[in-house]
Amino acid sequence: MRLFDSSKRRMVDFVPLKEGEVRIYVCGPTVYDDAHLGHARSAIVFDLLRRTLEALGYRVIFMKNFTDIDDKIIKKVKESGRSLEEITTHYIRRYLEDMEALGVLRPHIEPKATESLDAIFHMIQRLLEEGIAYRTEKGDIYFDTSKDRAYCSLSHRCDEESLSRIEPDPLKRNPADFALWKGCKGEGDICFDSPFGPGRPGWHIECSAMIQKYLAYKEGPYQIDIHGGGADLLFPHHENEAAQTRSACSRELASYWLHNGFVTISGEKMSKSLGNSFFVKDALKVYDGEVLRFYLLSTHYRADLNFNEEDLVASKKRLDKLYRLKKRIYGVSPSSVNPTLRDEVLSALQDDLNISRALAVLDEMVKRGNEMLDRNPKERGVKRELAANIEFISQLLGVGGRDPYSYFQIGVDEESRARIEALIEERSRAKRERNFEVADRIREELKEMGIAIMDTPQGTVWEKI
RNA sequence: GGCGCCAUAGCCAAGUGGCUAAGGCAGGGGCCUGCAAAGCCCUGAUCCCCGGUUCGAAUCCGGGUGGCGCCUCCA
Repeated sequence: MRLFDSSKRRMVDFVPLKEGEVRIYVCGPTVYDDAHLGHARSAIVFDLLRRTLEALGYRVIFMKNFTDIDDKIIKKVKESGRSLEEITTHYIRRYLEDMEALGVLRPHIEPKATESLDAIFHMIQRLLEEGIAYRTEKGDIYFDTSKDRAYCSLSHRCDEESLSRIEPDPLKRNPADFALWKGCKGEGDICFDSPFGPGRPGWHIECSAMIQKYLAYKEGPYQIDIHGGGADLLFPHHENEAAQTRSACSRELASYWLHNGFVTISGEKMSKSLGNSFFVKDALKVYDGEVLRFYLLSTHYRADLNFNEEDLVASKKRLDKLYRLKKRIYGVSPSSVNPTLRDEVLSALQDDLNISRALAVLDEMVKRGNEMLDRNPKERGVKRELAANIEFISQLLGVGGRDPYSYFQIGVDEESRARIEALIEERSRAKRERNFEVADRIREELKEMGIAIMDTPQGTVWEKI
């Protein structure tokens, strides 16, 4: 497997720290609001990475955190009058629902920052002992970036010109220094007891501490294999994570750093501060989760994806074709996946998750499958292999695993269904009587209801348009 | 200002030194069909511009132009 490593800024061969096993950490959401499409994309691309590694035979341990203590959450607590726990529990549940709708496999480990305070204390303590962290008069504890020789080796973005943009803070020794612990601001602040007095952790420390606690190998130059997250986290978040672990544990956090591109709207990054966020829950009202997943998956993970409905529809049509093929082989039991298909898809994904190449192989399989079935519709061996191919694909990409008939009838209620089927029956009768005028009128009527029908040797089937 | 990324057909998008530049959507033509739909076949590219390196460049180098990101919370 080849991956683009952000730290080295080039493509590298992936070699796991322990043979046959891969440990991955991905930065999860701060749970103060619903997930938007950017969160969805990040989750989906790293889910693809996980599935690919699993398909290659690795035992994967996948971890994703919930940041459940943070300025924005506290702000929400104050505004809403609800408790911190109420809010974070709510948004964690919402996140998990969204992820499930998008076919994202549940991580093996899902720690929360507030449940990892012991590990956080421990790491801060170490940094204080080593003289790398310092306290300020306000009760905050900062990380002294000048004490870490390798600081900036990940993001390569800490030249003076850049750092001069950071708002100066007289309490900090260096501009890039960041808070490990924020002392309690008094009345109204949400604070935890700690060996350093009441307060709460800084944003970056939780990841380093939780990785060490839950996921890290105990020995070796690196703690875990892969650390992933959105490209906006590279600096300062990941740089700081790396610095903390390096300084507290005397080794590197991850041997590979991966970053996904943004979801943009009209070419601009989707973000809550820009107010152009598109929430997953809202998208799911209009588009099926699987279609959304397929769309977000179909652009290479490092490139930006400019969200628009036209491309999403094109993506849906591409997925439709897979499901139509699946209809044609309905009910047959799968034999074994075509080895060439398997190799080609996996070798594409092994090339830094080249999804475009993988999907081109998939399209080719669909086309050739249809062609073979056109020529010989009864060929059982072909059908069984196609069934196996589709099963393989659906495992790997997380799309195409559904019942093909229900896929085309998503969102149609029982009442409409009965009406549609009655109309189709009426039309079939008309057709038998060669009353094509009536038959065509019924087709039109169905079309107006948003239903397309198609006559097949097995009878008339319908799809929601 | 610093550090980066990107620019391939109407749209999305692979390809990063060498046969006719993948694939999908849309469009056009055909086969099939009572008519359709679906499916299949055929059909589309001065690879942003200008220089350079090379026998040969979308692909490498230099310079432009345009777009975007990080440096502040961010997936």
